[in-house]
Amino acid sequence: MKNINMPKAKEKVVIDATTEEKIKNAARIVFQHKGLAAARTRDIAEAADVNLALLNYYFRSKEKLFEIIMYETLINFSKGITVILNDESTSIDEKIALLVNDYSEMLINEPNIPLFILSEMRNRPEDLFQKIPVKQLLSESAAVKLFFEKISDGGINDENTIHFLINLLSLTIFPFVSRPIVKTIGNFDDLQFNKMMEKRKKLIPIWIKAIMEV
Amino acid sequence: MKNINMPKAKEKVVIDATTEEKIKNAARIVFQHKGLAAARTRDIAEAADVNLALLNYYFRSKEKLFEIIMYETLINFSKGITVILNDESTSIDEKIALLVNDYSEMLINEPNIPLFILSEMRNRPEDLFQKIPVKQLLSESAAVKLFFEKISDGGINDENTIHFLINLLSLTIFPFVSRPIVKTIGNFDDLQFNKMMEKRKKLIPIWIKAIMEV
DNA sequence: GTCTATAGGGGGATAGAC
DNA sequence: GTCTATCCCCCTATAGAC
Repeated sequence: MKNINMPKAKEKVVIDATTEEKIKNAARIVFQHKGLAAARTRDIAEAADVNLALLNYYFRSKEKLFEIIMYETLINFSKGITVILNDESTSIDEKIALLVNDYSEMLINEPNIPLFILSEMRNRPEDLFQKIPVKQLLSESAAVKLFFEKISDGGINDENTIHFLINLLSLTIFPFVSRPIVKTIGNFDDLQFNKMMEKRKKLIPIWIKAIMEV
Repeated sequence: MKNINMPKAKEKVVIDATTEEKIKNAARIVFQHKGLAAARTRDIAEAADVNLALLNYYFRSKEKLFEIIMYETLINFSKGITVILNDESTSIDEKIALLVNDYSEMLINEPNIPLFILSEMRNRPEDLFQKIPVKQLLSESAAVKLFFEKISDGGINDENTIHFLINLLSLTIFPFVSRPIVKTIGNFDDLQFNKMMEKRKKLIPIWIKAIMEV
């Protein structure tokens, strides 16, 4: 038994991705880039360097695979919020700065995510919100409630709070949604674009404060 | 000849849309709602109440029809800018207020347009910018140049000008792009959402001013 | 688990009658 | 110009060998 101490299949899995993971990673990229309708299972199989039939072996159908990717994307996108807002040791201003900072960081690395979520949501918002209840996630946490009450007396139901939220998300996310336009008008390459977004990390909290003091 | 004074075909055309126009109107709605990939020619034919074969008779292919719709959408979306900026009788602040006002108005009526443009642009920005040179359109006009130079010394190439532009577009357009989320979180129906957007018409110019004075 | 081969169906496009 | 019927390709999904 010469091979008894050789790495076994299970151990190799830890280093190289499993087939299932390779498919999911490829699917994430292709779906986020092209959207559900334009993405072909052949694209995903090719990107994953895996036989086409294996997609159905592991995930049964293109739609099922898509739902898993979308679910994970939404969870991943929203989990950062509660962590920051639940931290009792930071002030409101610090929380805002942290939110802008973390989301900018994420978006610089994965700029396609917002447009992916928003464009798939336009057709079936109910579906998506059933799978991940953003609203409950936001309003059920005591710390989150407290945060919004400090923004404005009426909490999350107050109109000012909604404007605050919209403005924060707009200034942080929209540049990435409109990235091709910004890059064209400003004549930026990726590096220059990202540098601008780095600068906005610090500017947006200041702007938000200025807006709130109007 | 009893019918000699009856409306002729040509005259009827003025009242009811021609077949070609019916197809284009239907295509505009379907494409803007679903995007190119998810839209089926059968959907468009049905929405236009027209035989499927007529799409190819008038427009040769789905792609050609799409390009016409996209082209018109982009032209329509950008033509408002130059008109406002070229008006020499208005101040900078007035121009900003007019821009926000006009775009909000348009978006309240047709909220799907930005997401339509942006989601189709993510795959082929070069294509689209070839067909309608947004950048030239913006920088060739003397009045437009003057506008951006008044925003900041360096004109449209100055970093502050870019931030100004991004912020203006973000605050005005992003709420419509994220409409399903805003409606869900705020528990708004269409009417309530539109009322919020009406209020933002007046608020955004004030906010923009506050931002620029930071 | 992974492959090849192919079934099955949907959707864009066209031929040809009217 | 408008219709019906149909073609044909592409893409998802599966059967079945290994």
